[in-house]
Amino acid sequence: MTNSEQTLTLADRVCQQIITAIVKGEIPTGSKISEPELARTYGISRGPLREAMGRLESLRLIERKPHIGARVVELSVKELLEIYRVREALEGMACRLAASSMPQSEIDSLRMLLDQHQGNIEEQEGQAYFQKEGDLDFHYRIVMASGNSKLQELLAADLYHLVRMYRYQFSLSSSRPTLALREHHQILDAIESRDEELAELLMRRHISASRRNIESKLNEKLNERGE
Amino acid sequence: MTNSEQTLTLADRVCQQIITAIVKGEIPTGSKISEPELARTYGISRGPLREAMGRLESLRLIERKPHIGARVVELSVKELLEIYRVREALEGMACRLAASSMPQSEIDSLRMLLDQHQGNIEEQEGQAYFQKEGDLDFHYRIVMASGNSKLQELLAADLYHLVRMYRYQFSLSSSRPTLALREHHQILDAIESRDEELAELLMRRHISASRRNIESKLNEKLNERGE
DNA sequence: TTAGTCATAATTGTCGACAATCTTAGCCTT
DNA sequence: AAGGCTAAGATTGTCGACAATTATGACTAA
Repeated sequence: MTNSEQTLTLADRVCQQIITAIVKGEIPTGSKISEPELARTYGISRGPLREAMGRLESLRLIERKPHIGARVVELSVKELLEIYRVREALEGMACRLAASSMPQSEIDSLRMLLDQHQGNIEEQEGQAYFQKEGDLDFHYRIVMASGNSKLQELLAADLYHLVRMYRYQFSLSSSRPTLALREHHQILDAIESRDEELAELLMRRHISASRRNIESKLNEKLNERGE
Repeated sequence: MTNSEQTLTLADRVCQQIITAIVKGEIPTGSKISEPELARTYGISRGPLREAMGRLESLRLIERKPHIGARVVELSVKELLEIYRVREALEGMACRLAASSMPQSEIDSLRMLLDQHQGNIEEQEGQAYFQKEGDLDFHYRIVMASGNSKLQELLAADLYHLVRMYRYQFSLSSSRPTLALREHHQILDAIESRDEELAELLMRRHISASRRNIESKLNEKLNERGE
């Protein structure tokens, strides 16, 4: 059995590359995607490229219409707020489950991560770092600790890329990193004390606060944009 | 502009056919899928078939490994319970949003659907009918009434087929149709009175009760199965 | 007999070409 | 001049064949 699990296919690699390009905006939102052109760009044929595009479609990064073509999705405040509603529901549940089953060793490890975030914030320049990757790291770890593979798929595999895309292109960085970090500690406290009810409540409040923060910050400066 | 929106592609049609075959168990769980064979079966070439299989993978109906092949997913009580946790979270949120924005006309229409279900239950043979499609109908309408397109995608497009698959193959029919219908009415009452908090709470209790019901009914008779 | 190796066969991944559909530009009609 | 029709061009959907990888089974050696 020489299944080294390392045999990546062409479509796999190119799919990751295109995801990165779309998330970072190198392929602009709303732009049409030409299959022959993209295939040339990445040096592959249209076969694996179309397979990669199929995955991008299921990730909601592009939209395809039969016989017409594919376009990169347009971002809108409306959709971003919808995503936060979904996160509130799913990550709230993930947090509840984590409170019931997260091993103490994982809790300790996550506490160390938060302390590290604290250091980054005090170094001031960490403000950008915090929300760009650190915040997602915390939420990611909670989702993984839920032990529910469906939650993990929906959040970490499906929604994750869209969330990153909004962070990049809307330049979302928490205007309240210190407060957010304190909330992270409170959430972890609730998990450590195995209080499922409180853990879910605090996570939902935390995400809901982010949503309202985004809403008030972006609505006026972007409401003339798409929808 | 002659875009009649009717131009279905081969992959689209075949994908739907395969979904039905898998959901109903005509292609048994765990069985290996041969691309040339399936292509012959549906009279198409491997190109569109592979595109269809890509979508089946994103729906979690099959699992593919590079250079090895695709298998229909195995069903397990564990995964079914995980799905119900996700439904509790997402449909709870959908119900909250529906309470805030569902138009009265839709509420009235949904009330009529419940009355119709009542009739089906009283005809006794409706017991199977109720849980097979009727119950899903109610939940589907709530999700649609949430007005949140992400919730609609995740629940109605992604999870829907898996839920149907479990219903078919585990012969899931509510052992408590009358009670479930009463709960549906209570949920709709909460929506009609615009009580978001209560609407979410009742929906979560409703789904949680179903989950525990399934857990106690299936755990003993299937726990020697896959995990 | 059993474990290991090698060659063969089958399956999946990839490619290039053809067919069907959509887009466009130009022409004609009114 | 404006609108619609027509034909050319481009793009997407589909197909069959080839290449790469994996699974199968026979053969050898201990």
